[in-house]
Amino acid sequence: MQLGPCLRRAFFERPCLQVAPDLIGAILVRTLPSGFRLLGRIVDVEAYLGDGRDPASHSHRGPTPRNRSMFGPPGRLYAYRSYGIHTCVNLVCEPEGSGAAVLLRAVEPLAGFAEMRRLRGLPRDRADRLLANGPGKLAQALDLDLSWDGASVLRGPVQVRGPRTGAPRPDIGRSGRVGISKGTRLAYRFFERRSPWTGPAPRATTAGRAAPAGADS
DNA sequence: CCAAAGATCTACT
DNA sequence: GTAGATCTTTGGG
Repeated sequence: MQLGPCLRRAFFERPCLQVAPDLIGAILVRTLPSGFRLLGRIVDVEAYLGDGRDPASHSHRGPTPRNRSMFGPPGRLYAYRSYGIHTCVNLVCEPEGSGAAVLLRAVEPLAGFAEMRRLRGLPRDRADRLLANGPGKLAQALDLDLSWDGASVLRGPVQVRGPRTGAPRPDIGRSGRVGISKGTRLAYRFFERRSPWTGPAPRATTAGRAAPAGADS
């Protein structure tokens, strides 16, 4: 099995609600300074819109020092500090200036288990499924911190590649986003169904049907 | 200026 | 299930 091609700028330049589900099954490739590669298959993401109507989006009130890379060119990272402790990583979408991005919530580790475990500081007796089943854990497992804010994923030490060739199409579920208090009714979370590697179970998984977008909680 | 909330995670009861 | 860590951003006086 080989990895698909590195995703190009045109992929990220589309509406983030189209990009988000297309990222499920894609491969995150992190090449460490030593040349060692960490691979994770994306299984859980959330879209954050830039049109000013998404109250949970960091871009909701326009550009600030923290979120400026959200308004930059697509195909780059938006990394921010969460709760003063953790790093969370997004992929910037849509044309430059839009302020839209997709939060990476969980990956299924494919290679570099031992290194991810070391980066996470996990004891030996903790399950592999805890390696990257949350946005903060994912960033730590892939050795991504705030210094990666604005970095391109079109080439370089962090890349997003298409699904493995011959891989079956993932069964994608859609639900409300988690960990937020505003805009919880917007069904902007996309995840692989029945994957043991995703974050918390969705509040209201729709049976493959999207909840209406445009309404707020 | 001060207070509070926040796209989280871990440890402990 | 709840508390605490830790700090940036935001909103009110």
